[in-house]
Amino acid sequence: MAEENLLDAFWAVARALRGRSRSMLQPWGISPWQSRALGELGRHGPMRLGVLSERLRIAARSTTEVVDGLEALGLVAREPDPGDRRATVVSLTPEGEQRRRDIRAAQLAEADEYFSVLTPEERESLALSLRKLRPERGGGTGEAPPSG
Amino acid sequence: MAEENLLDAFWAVARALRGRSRSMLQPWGISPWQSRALGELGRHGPMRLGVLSERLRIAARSTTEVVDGLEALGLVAREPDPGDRRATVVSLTPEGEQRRRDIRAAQLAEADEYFSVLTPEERESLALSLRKLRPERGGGTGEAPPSG
DNA sequence: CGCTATTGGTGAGGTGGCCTCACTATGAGG
DNA sequence: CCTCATAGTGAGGCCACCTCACCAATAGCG
Repeated sequence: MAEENLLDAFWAVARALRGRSRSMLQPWGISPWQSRALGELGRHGPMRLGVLSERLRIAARSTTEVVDGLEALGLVAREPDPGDRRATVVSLTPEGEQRRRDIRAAQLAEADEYFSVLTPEERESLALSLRKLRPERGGGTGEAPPSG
Repeated sequence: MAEENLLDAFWAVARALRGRSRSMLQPWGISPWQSRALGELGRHGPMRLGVLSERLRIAARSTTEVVDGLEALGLVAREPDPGDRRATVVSLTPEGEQRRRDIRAAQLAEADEYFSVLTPEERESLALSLRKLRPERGGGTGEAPPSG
């Protein structure tokens, strides 16, 4: 039954974390996917829409919508790829960069508060175990955002 | 930055776990919400639709649909509440009970395999930390299970 | 007992986020 | 030139959730 509790406990915590993340994003009017796109662009710099699709692991068409939203908010900009005129490169605007930092900071603060019930040693060991569980397929940090 | 890794690692693991859970449910043609409803009914016995809504933390109307699906599969049955003729009580059929057990077993097997990269001590400590993080049932931010 | 407000469930219809398909523009190869 | 592949997007669909309106039943009041 230890495994059962492990599984259930995991879901409970994931759910709580997701709820926090979502309500944290709310005031900015940014969807989880948009937030994730900001993160990818911040981490890896400007990239083609297609590349962003792969990193987000969503259909190309959906990436168009995510980027549309961010562009409407003035957080990213589309530019033609100089090397291939079919392609479009998305990059963070200065506002987007700032927003990304703000969101990241808020996320970390949230997480910090949430995980603060654990001792530093517990957090350490938790992080270690989680990393061990994550031999995910190569290529990316594939974190799943809240679906909503 | 340890916190950052903790947060990201958590989501990565949650994502992997969700994917497994989903594909495990697939062959049965059961959605995550339906699975969750089966679990609630199994744990707490027959209950009104409204109560099930609260437990699942979804709108009453959505519960109707979840139960519709399960009823169509023959896994639950609706009966009038003897004490209040407005209300409807949902209960597991014998098939539903069996299905619930099968699903549960499959889930545990999946989780067992997934967590098997950890040593027993690591699992122990992970479960402990998770339980410490687990929010109290009932109050606050209702959140969704793995969606889809 | 009528009268009204409330409650449980559901029909109707809306929305958001994801998808696939078809299309245009561009690029690569003969 | 022609042909096939590729990048992005318009069009449209689906699914799971929602809110609102509604009916039947209940609860409370005089």
